[in-house]
Amino acid sequence: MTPPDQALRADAKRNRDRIVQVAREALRTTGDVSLNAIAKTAGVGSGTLYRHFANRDALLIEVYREEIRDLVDQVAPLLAEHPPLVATRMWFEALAEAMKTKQGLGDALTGSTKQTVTSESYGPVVGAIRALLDAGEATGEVRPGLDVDDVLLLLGALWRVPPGAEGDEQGERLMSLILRSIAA
Amino acid sequence: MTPPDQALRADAKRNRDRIVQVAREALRTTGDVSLNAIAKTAGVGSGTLYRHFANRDALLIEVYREEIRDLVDQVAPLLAEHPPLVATRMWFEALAEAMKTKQGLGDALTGSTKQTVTSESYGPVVGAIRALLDAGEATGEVRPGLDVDDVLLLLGALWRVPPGAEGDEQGERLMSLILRSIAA
DNA sequence: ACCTGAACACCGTTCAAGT
DNA sequence: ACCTGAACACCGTTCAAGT
Repeated sequence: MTPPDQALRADAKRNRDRIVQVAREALRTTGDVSLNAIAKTAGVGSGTLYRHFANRDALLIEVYREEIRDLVDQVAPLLAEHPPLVATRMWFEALAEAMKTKQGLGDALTGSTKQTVTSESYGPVVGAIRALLDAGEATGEVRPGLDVDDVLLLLGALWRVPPGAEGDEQGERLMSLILRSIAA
Repeated sequence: MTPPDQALRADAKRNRDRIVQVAREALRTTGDVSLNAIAKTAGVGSGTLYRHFANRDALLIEVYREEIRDLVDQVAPLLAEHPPLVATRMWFEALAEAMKTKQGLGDALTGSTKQTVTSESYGPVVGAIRALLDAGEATGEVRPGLDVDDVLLLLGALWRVPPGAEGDEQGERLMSLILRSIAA
């Protein structure tokens, strides 16, 4: 696993960037792209891909790093402009929407690979949820003592709704159920 | 896809049973067993496995058919002996426990392969949940108008808790959250 | 220091050939 | 009617050989 920027030889950095770019492009349409295929499209040897990314999840995280950061950065402005529970609902919706398009990231976040992911994406997302819950606790809208991992696990239901016309309604119903469960 | 019992040639039935038995055995310890490996251990050609089971999910369903039936059959006695919400909690716990050991079945139940599964396992499980919710509705303990698929999707959180010592506590916390969300 | 790409040990799936 | 098992088109991953 090479770091994103620091101290990479020029060709190494170029390869790394190409891999991420190709992967991002490929993942936009479907989740099942082989790492070999990504390497080939990026014009690098498969070993090069593995030199930069220890496994599929590591590549996923890198591909979506900025999107996750943008999402997490939304928490503060949302909390500034809305009551905690409203901000929470809005952010949860944004998270669910993001996870539905970003193939495999949701599982990487909730899944057993949590360790690898920790500092990169899991951490920030957990931090975002924590901030929302704390704000709700402070105003008494959210029941105190909630575990962030519990909430994250529940939220998984949101990005597992089958896609389609009825999916939106189911998403809204689930959101209500989840909010009810965490409300004071 | 051959049916389980009817009108199978003797050797065909023998092969089918062997495959299911070997698969059940293998799945007891781990979820990642290849279909080829199952066929080999069962002493049949890989084509034979595919003749009997169109895909992995079909085999999974068959392997766990009886366990699912037993689970579903528990609903009536539970409802007879406990208040609806208590019965619901107990059955949800049993379901979660079953899904944690029965590798891959949970995803097959909630996942996108829902169609294939419908009549076999998804149907009965949904029926069981429906019965529990209806009983709770009748006594006013459960809020009316709940969607079974919504509840099933929420329950998914229960069998996604990472295994380990803290897993039990997280399971209990999640159960409370879910019950709170469906209570009147 | 980094890259290449053949090679390894697998997958799931198919299908000609057999009985 | 059913079975076999080689064969196909892939996987993820490794590692000698190169620059």
